[in-house]
Amino acid sequence: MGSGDRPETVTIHQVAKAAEVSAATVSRVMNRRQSVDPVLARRVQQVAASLGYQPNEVARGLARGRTGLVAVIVPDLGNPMFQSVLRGVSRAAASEDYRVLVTDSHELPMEETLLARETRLRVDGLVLCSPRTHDQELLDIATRLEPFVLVNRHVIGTDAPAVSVDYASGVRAVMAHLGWLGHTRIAYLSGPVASVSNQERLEALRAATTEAMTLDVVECGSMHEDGYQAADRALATGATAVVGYNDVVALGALGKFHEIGVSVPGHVSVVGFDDIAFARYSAPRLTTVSVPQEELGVQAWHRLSAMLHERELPADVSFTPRLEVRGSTGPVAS
Amino acid sequence: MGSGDRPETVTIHQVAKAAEVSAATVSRVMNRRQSVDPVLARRVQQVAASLGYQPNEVARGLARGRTGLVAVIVPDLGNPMFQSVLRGVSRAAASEDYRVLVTDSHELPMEETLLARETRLRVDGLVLCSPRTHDQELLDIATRLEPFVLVNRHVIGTDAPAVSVDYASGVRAVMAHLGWLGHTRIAYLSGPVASVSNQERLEALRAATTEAMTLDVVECGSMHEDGYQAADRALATGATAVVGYNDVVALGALGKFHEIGVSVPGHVSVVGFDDIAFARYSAPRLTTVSVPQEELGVQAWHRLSAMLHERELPADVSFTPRLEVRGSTGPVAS
DNA sequence: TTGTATGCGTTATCAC
DNA sequence: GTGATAACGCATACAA
Repeated sequence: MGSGDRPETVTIHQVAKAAEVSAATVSRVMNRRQSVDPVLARRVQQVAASLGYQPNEVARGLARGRTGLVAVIVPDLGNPMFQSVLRGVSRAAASEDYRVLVTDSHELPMEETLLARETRLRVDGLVLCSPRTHDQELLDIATRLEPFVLVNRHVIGTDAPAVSVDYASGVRAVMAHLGWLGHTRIAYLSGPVASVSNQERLEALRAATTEAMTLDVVECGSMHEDGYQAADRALATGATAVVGYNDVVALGALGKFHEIGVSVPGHVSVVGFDDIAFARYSAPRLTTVSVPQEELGVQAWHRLSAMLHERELPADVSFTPRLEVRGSTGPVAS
Repeated sequence: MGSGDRPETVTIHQVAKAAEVSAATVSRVMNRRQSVDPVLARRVQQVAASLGYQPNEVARGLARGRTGLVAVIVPDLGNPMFQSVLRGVSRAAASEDYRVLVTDSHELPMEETLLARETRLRVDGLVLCSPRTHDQELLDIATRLEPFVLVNRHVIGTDAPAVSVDYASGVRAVMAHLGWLGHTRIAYLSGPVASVSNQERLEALRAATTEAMTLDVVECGSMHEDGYQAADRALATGATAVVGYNDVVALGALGKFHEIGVSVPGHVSVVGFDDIAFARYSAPRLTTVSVPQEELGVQAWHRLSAMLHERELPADVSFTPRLEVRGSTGPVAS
């Protein structure tokens, strides 16, 4: 029971006929319009329920000109950082009855643009999370993507709202911390070339490198494996402290160090970015620049929502991250 | 440039008028029907391009009766295991021009059903990943959810295809491994009560517990924090080996053990399930039951695709996991 | 090969 | 308050 034979698809008209009212009335009832006689409304609801009627969302979308869907586009869904942002958007959007479509661009800048455009046709708005697309290209397609909001990226020329993190500030905190611990030789595990955040961190790193210090940049990437592979090379630079592009690569490096018997932080200190959940449970626990990941998503939604409903747009926001000092950093070996 | 003024939304009719053909022809061209004069087709394409026309996917969905969208519903998007399944589905679906909507039920069985139904209205089919919903309830709404495929779950009474993992086999491998190492006191960090996989593992665990062994079940959950919290209690049972419901809780426990100075595997061995990427990079590296996560997603898609196109349905498949022995397990302390 | 007409399921604008 | 009716943008029989 419960299952059984059924009309393949029950439409608003079937309900209308069964309830002996017009389709318009059924529509009003389903949308909780107040302009319907309460008694009639109840009857319609019962009929609808008994028939198992559920409005076709696609048709609604067409008729109303909005789908109730937004999309979040991320470079790598496997990164807990982006998942948190996604969760933030999802939660916030859900509270306003919006659903979230997620699209993974797999760190491919070319595809990102295509995906964004294609996705935009199915949803009411976009959240572009750390987009890898060039400024110019983003500018070129901006109008076709609107409304959208940028996370971790600022593109001059568009009036798209942006929520971001002041990574430079985080970098300064890291360098101050490492300096205090006596480190003078730093290696940076560089992220994806197309990542603007990577550029940002790198530049801040360079700016914060004093004359008494050296900074070596090691090509890396954004995944575990990248950090694992780069760990050796980082060590070869003679660095006593390794700063990872993000927590994932930092943890990858941590894994390699453990494997080859390099003590952390005894022999080398390790720092990450983002403060993903896993960073708290590694051995040693990872010192990292903590960013309010979910809040980024929430704020992104607020702005997207404002655009969707033509409300006043909150100003761009930039979060100042906090250095979370844990076990993976220590004084330089004497 | 690139941006600038333009008709808010350009429809097929505008293209038709500009190209001096009928809307039907434009439609045919956009859908690459062969029955169009090549010369005409090119003209239409150029006009469409110059106007920046892009078909409204919502309208297409309504007209064709299919959206080109499928949804994956997971209990916890934060779990790398489900992300991998999701990725598998996404990749496979993309190759057939389907897009994937992802929905997180946040481990809430009640909401899962609602979400599934609501989501189903927007997509052509569903992948239910480790659904927490009761068998009966799932049966009740099965017809409203079809077509759908189950991952990590088998519901008798539905003819929904299922792709799953033989966790019992994995459990036996774990117990054999631990037995060989001399462990006789095992603690199991139990997962969400609604998780069928958890039941499966627990039962297999009990079945594999010989008279010479004891098995203590410690209430836990599915997140890092759960494992972290449960670690103490697991230790208090006197166990020399801790089996986590999944890798995430196992890593959480690992973190706690490290924090309180309990050596792994010296004092206690730890085992997980799934073999998420992080398991390879922890210290010590986590011994775990490795399941082909992405392949689960791929196989799920194959079945969903078959249903969508009314092709012959591949038989249900059950993967036999492989025990990945790494550093977190060792001989019992003598 | 191309155009015309109709339908997809709902919402919204009108009259009543 | 309620009911026809016209969009919404596109795809597709059917006709030409």
